[in-house]
Amino acid sequence: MENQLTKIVQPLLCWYAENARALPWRDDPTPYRVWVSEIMLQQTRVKAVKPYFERFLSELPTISSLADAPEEQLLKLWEGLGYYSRVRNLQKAARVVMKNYGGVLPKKPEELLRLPGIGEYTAGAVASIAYGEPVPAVDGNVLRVIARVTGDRSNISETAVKREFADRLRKIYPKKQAGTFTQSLMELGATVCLPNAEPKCGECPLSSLCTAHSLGAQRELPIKAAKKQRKIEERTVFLLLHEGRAALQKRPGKGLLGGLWEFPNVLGKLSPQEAAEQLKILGVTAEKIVPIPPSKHIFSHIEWHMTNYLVPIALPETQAFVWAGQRELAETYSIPAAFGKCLAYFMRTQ
DNA sequence: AAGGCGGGGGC
DNA sequence: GCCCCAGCCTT
Repeated sequence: MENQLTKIVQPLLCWYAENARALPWRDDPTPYRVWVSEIMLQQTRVKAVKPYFERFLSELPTISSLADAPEEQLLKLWEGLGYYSRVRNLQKAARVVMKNYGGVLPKKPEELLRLPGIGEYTAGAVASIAYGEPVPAVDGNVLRVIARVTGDRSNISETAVKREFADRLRKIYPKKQAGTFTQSLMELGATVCLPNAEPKCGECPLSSLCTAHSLGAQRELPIKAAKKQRKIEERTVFLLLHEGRAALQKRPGKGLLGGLWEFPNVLGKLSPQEAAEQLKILGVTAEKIVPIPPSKHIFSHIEWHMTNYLVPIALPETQAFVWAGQRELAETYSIPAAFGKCLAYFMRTQ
């Protein structure tokens, strides 16, 4: 049987020529810029990435400068963007590119795939967009568009289904405008073939070929696995104050918020009395313990419910912390959004 | 195959 | 609240 997808190529390319958004990484699509943009865009909306992209490129304009950047600069450039292992892997990969590829990002997806932080999607995206290789890049947008166009009710959360979609696309990829085709599929998914809201089938260049549209089944597709529940974690956070500065500690390099800085905190919801005990254990002598408004932060898999205490101290007795003033907090240390309420409280009151 | 890993925007 | 985003890595 003939591939139903053959017919989408020309209409999509044509539509994209008229409707592509102007995006920073599209202006000058060098391999490095495309690469950085694709890493930033993993599970992250275009709107969120925009302010980070140009700043990152302007501070670290080359693969070489990225390879040599200090960790704190990297994390500060990524602060608030989330999934911080992305930027660590980006630098690891930059070092591999410097060492093994003479500073030139490879163009074949099989080689890109070996670099830290580059999976099937990103390998295809960089190869096609930056180098014109006729290989697919299947992200959430593409899965949705293809599932709807072909009326496919497979579970797109399954690896095998993603591979199957990629294989179908591989066969119809245009040799001439591969990068444009990659971007046109994603652009359609992002701006027309919408996930949550009602898709704009009236504006869609594929509506006449779309199985879901002909059945009125747009909202039922794609099919995905149900997501599991978040765990709630109680934490008690100490805003330790000394001479107008706040105590910070560095989180472990791996895992949640790896390598970022945080206000000292412990698991559990502690009363002021329990907090006093805990602070003694941490080697801190509190002058007083003042409750400040509690806060909540939602990660994809955990929910932090935070009990916050303001704790002035006369003398820093432990070396477990660094002491940061407003300026250092703003310019030097990368603080996760989870501590945003505490941070704002400090900035407001000091 | 499943779970860990951020944060925010839109309904 | 809930969804899901130009996903990848480890287990």
